[in-house]
This record gives sequence, structure tokens and C-alpha cells, in this order.
Amino acid sequence: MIVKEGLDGFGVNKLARAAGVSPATIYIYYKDREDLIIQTTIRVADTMLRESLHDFDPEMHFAEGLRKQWQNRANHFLQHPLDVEFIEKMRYSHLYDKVSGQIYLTFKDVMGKFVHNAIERKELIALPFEVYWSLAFAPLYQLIKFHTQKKTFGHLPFELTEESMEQTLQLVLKALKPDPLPS
Amino acid sequence: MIVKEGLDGFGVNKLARAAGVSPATIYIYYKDREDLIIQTTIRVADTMLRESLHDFDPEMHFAEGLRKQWQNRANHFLQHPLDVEFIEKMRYSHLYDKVSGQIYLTFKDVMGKFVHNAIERKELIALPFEVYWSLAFAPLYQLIKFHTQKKTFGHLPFELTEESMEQTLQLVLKALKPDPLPS
DNA sequence: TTTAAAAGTAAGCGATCGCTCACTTATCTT
DNA sequence: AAGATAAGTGAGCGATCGCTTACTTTTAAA
Repeated sequence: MIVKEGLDGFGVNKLARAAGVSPATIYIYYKDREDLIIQTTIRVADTMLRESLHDFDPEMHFAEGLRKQWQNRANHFLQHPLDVEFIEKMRYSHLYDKVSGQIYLTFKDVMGKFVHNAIERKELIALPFEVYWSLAFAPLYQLIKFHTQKKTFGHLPFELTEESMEQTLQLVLKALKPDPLPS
Repeated sequence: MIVKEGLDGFGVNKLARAAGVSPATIYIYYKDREDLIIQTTIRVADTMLRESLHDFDPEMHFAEGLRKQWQNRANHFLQHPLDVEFIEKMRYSHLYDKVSGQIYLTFKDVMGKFVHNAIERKELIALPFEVYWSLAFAPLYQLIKFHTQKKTFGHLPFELTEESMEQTLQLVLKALKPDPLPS
């Protein structure tokens, strides 16, 4: 409902009707409307982050590890597009402050270790974490957004193919790889 | 109001009260609530896109032109942070379909020309427009988002400095620049 | 089989929603 | 100055909002 009609189109009464239960039932499980939204967001985001680390190990080589994460994220998107759209919406809602603190806990550790290892092994240039993140993942999420919007920048709607993803990843890796020292 | 309380916290009565006018007055200028939001979004987005092209020319060298656009966008953000937050919110709202078509018209031409020129001059590798866009701008917008959220990935909140922006831009340019042919 | 806790419900509260109508005030034309 | 048009208003409509209360049904332990 939130993906289709937005947060302002989402109401507790409406949800109860759609679910075929009484509004009062909802308040057995959630304190109020906001609690429902926040708890749902946390649940979905947790699943997504856990899946993004599937078969991932912070000891992996950088290129290999980053590709794995891109694949995990892309796969999750293809299998649960609604979840991804939901989280993206929530990320830009005024409620996001109240969830962001709760969802990155274990995730931050693993990612931090991965980046730290990669820098130590000279597979990744030393960067502030935010700069790294902006380069390493923002392009992928933008591609996904183009795909869901099917906005036509060219004459054809964009599709997130294996090919365009790999192409973009290669360029990201090029940006993040240390320059070989002139010998 | 929308930035602070979200689309679902925004009401016509509330707005009228805050503005010190009668609700009926608002309906002189806008057909309904949705029309108000959409028209406002278009107006703000138009201003932003126009400013992003300030002192820009599609004939510029690629690195120079992209830096100019990053600077314009960053400056606009520093001077009108609320506008930027507003647009970001709207970009992820269910109403965005109804505005996206209307705001990229002239912008698309100029940007298309710029990219086309850069590719012809071998200052930029040949890419689908969406891939280019994802690499060229998504990292900047992610940095801006980190800045506004002041989410602490490290021990200190992130700030969008001239330095971190230039660093990120350099890496983006490295990704997008053709490899020199081995001679 | 009794009983008490848990789960669920219908009905509806007060508040607010988007929006309109009958009307008044300001502005402009001639 | 008179009349026409535009701009703005206060009051409030019906609908829906988030949420609660008094009550019934289901579940499960004793």
C-alpha cells in the first residue's frame, strides 16, 4: 500500500479493511500507526541487509567481495522488488531517522572490516567511509531506480541487465583501485 | 512542512493556518492538494535544474563541465538545503511519476549534447546514458544525503567539504575517462 | 472440563481531512 | 463615481482519520 499510494495514502482503517480484520486487531500488535510503519521498515531492512551479506566474507578480495554484494542486492531486488521500493521510499521519509539507528549495527561491523582489510591489502584506496559508500553503492541503487521507474532518458526504457551492471561495477572498481606506483 | 513532517503530515487546512489565510484561498490558485504539491515540485525542480546549468556549456571539456555541474549542485544545496531535501523526498514519492515527465525537457537536450561531445572527443567512454548518470551524479547526491542526515558511519558526523567533494569527483572522473591506448 | 488468558471484533469517539459555498472586500475599467 | 471582475473569507459539509472501549470467541493450561 505504501509503495503504491505513498505514506500519505496509507491508513490504519484502510489497511484493516484490506486485510479483512478489525482496526482494533492491528493495535494488538502495534502501538500505533507510526510504530507499525517503523517496525515493518526495520524488519524489511534487516532482511535486505542480511541477504546483501549472503556468502560474503570480509576477508574476501575487494573486487570479488564488492561484486558479491552487488549481485546479492540486485538479486534481492529482482525477487522482492516491492521490498526494495518500500525501503527506498522509507529512506527518504521523515520517519527514517527513527529506524536508521537500529538497522546498521552488525552490518556496519562487517562492512567496516571488509573495507579495512581491502585498504590494508592495497586493493582499495584509503577513503572516508562515506566517500567509499557513495562511490561503491550509490551507482547501483541509481541503476535500480532507473529500472523501476522505466524513465526513458534514451528512446528505450532502461533495463537493469547483467551486462550493464557488470559494466558499471567495472568502472566503480576502476575508480576505487589504487593506481599502480610508477616503477 | 513536507520536509519536516513528510507528505502524510502535510494538509491543506494546516498549510492555510500556517500561512494565515483561509483554506478557500488556496483553492483559488490550485485545483486540489495534489495539484499544489505537483506544481510546487515542478517549480522547485525547474529552478534547481536551471541552476545546475549556470555558466555551463555543453561544449566544455568533460572534466571541467562535470566539475561545474557538481559545484552548481553543491552550491544550490548549501544555499537552499530545504529545496534539495524537498526534491529528494518527492523523487521517492508516489507522485513523482506525475512530475518527472515535465521537468527534464530542455535539461535532457543540454546534457545529451554534453555527453555526446565528450564521447566524440574521447574525453569520456561510450556508455548508456543511465550508466553514465549513475556514475556521474549518484555519488554526489549520496554525499549530500550523508551530509543532511549527519548519520555517523564513523565516529564523527560527515560533512560535505570542498575537499571530500573534489576527492570524490576525481575518482568519478577516473572511472569515466577512457584508458590511454597502450602505444 | 473448567477457567483464565490471549486474540479478535463491531461500533463508534473526537479530530482532522480535503474541499465548497455564500458572501465580503479589494482592484481595475470606463 | 459606478459597475464589473478578481481576490479572499468564515463557516462548515461529508468523509475519513487514528484509535479505544465493551464485548465475544479462540486457545491452552490446570
